[in-house]
Amino acid sequence: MEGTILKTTISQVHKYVGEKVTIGAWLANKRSSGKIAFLQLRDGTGFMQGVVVKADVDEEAFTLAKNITQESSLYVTGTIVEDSRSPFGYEMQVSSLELIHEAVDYPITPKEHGPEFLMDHRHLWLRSKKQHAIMKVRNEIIRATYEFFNTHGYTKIDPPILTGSSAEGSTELFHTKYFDEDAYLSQSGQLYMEAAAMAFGKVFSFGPTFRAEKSKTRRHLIEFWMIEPEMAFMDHNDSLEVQEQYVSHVVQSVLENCKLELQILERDTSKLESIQAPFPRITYDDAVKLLKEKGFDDIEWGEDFGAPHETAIAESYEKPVFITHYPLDIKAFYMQPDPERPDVALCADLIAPEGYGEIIGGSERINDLELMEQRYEEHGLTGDAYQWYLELRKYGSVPHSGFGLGLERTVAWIAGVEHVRETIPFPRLLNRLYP
RNA sequence: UCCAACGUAGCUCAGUGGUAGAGCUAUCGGCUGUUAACCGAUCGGUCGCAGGUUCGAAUCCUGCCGUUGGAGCCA
Repeated sequence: MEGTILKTTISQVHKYVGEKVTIGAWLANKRSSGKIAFLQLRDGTGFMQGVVVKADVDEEAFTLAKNITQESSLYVTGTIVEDSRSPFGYEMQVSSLELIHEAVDYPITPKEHGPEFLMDHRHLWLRSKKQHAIMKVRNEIIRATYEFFNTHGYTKIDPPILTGSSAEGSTELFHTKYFDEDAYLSQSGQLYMEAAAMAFGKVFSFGPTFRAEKSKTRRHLIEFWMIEPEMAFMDHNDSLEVQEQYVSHVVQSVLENCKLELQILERDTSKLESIQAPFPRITYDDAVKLLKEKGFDDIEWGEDFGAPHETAIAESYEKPVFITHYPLDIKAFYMQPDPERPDVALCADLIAPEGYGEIIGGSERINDLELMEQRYEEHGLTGDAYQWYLELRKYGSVPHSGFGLGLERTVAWIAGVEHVRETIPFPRLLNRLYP
């Protein structure tokens, strides 16, 4: 076939079997012998092997193929062939090579590395096959999130990131200056989303969240991304149904659209296939009993669960499990007390299976102005910074509920990754602000 | 902030009182189907820092710094 050679990407090569194409790529790795060289190519859309046979190319090209260094960039031209020996299914019989830029001493070699070294080279680590797969799963979760809420009548609303003061009072906030005033980075958009729900009915947000806690565990980031839906005219049980349908949709979308990525990540997909609504529910009361049966003697009614408790509860189920009706005293001021049990809140945490911990926290919100004012004071929240929030209960207050899903924990669970630092492109951790 | 483990070559590690080691990377050579390719050779060191014990310290002791995991907090 004569004429201009088509420039394409690895993700598209299945359309060009038997044809000669050019791909711009980086050299991920290379194996060579005297008369044949195997180039492991990546172009951002995927990974593919290029085969350079000495007898089929000119001497200069073969010398280049033998000497090219890891992560050098190049244009490779050749014929696409199907090959069952490749996990990808296709490879390129290379006819010519053009070096764009030679990489010298690429630090991340095809060998094991420690977490500190890899995190120091995060800007390069993102190129590796596993990290690439994780980011593709993250992207699919975000895509499926927009798809779910857009097809269920929700409007995306963006709450502010710079705020005047804390929403919940408990967690440590990042302080900054706002000209002459004090300001804080948002640790939750919830209060603003409640205002938005009163304007649009059903809303969701997706944005970054900041917690200045000195946490250093595999489940914590200083900066992370949350999805926060808020729904007018929905009670606690309505909200749980939204949550289990949403999470099921996300998991099934990843299974459908990220097959190769899950294979690269060696994820046991049988454990994901069963993630379909409805999810099991257990009350806080019963969870305490369950823990005592399991031999935990360090928990009493009224205390919050720690990570080991949550893991132990989750181990009793195949699917994510809702823990509902926590004691009012250990929950945020805006949560609606259960009318039948005023000492517990109409709230739930969703605990992911396989020890990944809490991925959702949600509740029905107080809609009565007097009760809200009372709870506001009981939590020692004074001043008029949130008068606007109380005003939502003054003008056509309605029952409403909402929840927040932590994106990185969800990615970690679905992708089967041990640590949340690998589920965000550039993690902000205790003692790590670079790269 | 607290608890625990660890800091030795560019990377991953072995060496627990007597001459500083291996694999990988890189470089050179060999090999026509490799899959973290393989085979041979070469290059590569302030044993985290400071002090102490000892004839002698990577190794034992003290302090500091750093890393990792966990607790608390939460998504």
